[in-house]
Amino acid sequence: MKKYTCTSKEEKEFLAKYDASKFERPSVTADIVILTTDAEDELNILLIKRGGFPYKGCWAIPGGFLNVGKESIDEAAARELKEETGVDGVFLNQLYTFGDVGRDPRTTVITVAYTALVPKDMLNIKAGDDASDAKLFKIRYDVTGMVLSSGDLTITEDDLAFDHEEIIRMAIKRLRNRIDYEDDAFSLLKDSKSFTVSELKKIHEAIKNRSLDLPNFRKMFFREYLDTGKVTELKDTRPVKGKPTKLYRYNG
Amino acid sequence: MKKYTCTSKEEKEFLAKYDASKFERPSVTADIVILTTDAEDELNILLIKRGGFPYKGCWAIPGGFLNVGKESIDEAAARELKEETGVDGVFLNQLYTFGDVGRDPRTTVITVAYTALVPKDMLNIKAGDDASDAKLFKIRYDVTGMVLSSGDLTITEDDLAFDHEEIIRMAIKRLRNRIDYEDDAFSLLKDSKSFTVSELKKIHEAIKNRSLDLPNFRKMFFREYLDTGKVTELKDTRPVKGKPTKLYRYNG
DNA sequence: TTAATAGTGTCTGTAAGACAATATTGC
DNA sequence: GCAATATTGTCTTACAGACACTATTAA
Repeated sequence: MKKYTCTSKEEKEFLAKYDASKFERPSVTADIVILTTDAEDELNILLIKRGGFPYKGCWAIPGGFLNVGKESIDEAAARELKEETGVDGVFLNQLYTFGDVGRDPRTTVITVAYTALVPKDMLNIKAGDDASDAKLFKIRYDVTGMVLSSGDLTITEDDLAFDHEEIIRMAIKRLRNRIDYEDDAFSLLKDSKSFTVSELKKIHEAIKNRSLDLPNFRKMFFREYLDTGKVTELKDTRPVKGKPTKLYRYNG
Repeated sequence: MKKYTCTSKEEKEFLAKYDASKFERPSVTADIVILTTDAEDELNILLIKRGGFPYKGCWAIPGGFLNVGKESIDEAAARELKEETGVDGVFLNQLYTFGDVGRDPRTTVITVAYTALVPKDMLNIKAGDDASDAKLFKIRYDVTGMVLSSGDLTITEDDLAFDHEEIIRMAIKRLRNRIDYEDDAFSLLKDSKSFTVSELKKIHEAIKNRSLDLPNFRKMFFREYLDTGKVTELKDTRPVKGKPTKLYRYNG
């Protein structure tokens, strides 16, 4: 963004006298849909259990109020991500802004939602100030829609706070669309230094919630990533159960 | 969104005592990139000339502050669109939210940007309270990038207020991506009741800023719109310079 | 040898794009 | 007939998906 420069004394006086409180203002939060994949290569989401009103005891995506004047809305999202998970410097994509009247019973709250993709090993989950618990939930689907479960605990959309179910749905939908033409999937690799085609395929499968054909996935991988230089073939191989597999590195 | 119901006396007391002013709050605006096509079938954008500080005399996309508690952010965008153009009930798509520190020299302003596609005949352009002028600008490109012109007046990105050049760029980029898989183009038809394939093609050409092959466009049109039932073939034809052309109706 | 995983090759259908050819109108 | 526009058809290339097949390792 270009730097704004005051051009006149008249304008300097205007800005000095500007009363920022003359318009009523809403609260603004940055909330984050934090997604990862688990040991079974299924998509998981980080939710916190609300310790205070409103929606006390409900599960919510992490987030918090913008420190007005001290940080941008993007920085607020990054700060919240770090506070909740210790994670810094990962993929954080702005999703959508939610501003319906009455979506928060306290006062008008505008929420700018973000999506973060974080490998599970990087997550150091802490329950923040206003949370009594924080857990990863496996995201599955049945006839009624999305089913979130963490071990024995299974929650429905009624257990989600505010309009967070809508936010989660939108995040997953957007991610599914992006995965075919953006490089989002690489953010979920366990080892950022090297990966196999099968490992990348499992991430795509988790996000799309369906199994993919390995030969066809390889063709796409070569065309979109190797031939374009986005990915480099390494000389090493990784010993697995069967034939050892070639390793690649994402030049992100 | 589901309705929130207070479940306990304790919570009712909490909400009654909640002090909404304990966190500092930013201003929030809804700004709109209003696009149309002109008589030469080229893409145009509505800009207003700022009558007051900051960026006095610069051109900006229309917008305004959220009426906190009285309207959602979507409704604020629709209200601003109506105030500036008299237009109601058209395509309004949320684009992105801008919240960098210092993007407005007065105070922290979070701007939720929208894109509106409006046929030129529907536009009844008025310069609002804080605007000294309002004009449609033709959007063209040269080696330096985007060039905006209205008759003899040509402006550069330095004549645009705030970070509005970035917002405009993003709106056009998003629209170009959407045009191939969403029904946005139909919003720009001069006559919503009937149109010809050539007319629709001209809208696609204006948005993509390149000419398209009519036979190939027809194939896409039949496959994506007619065969899917999104568009109905009418019995009438429209007399034009050469062979009369079939009319279609969008069942939007 | 068998199980398991990696990796190659082939076939089909769909779609994009270039472009030739035909059709129907007004003048 | 000619200009202008609409409309149909053909050819090539690219890509997605299904699936048969081969390769290499550990046990």
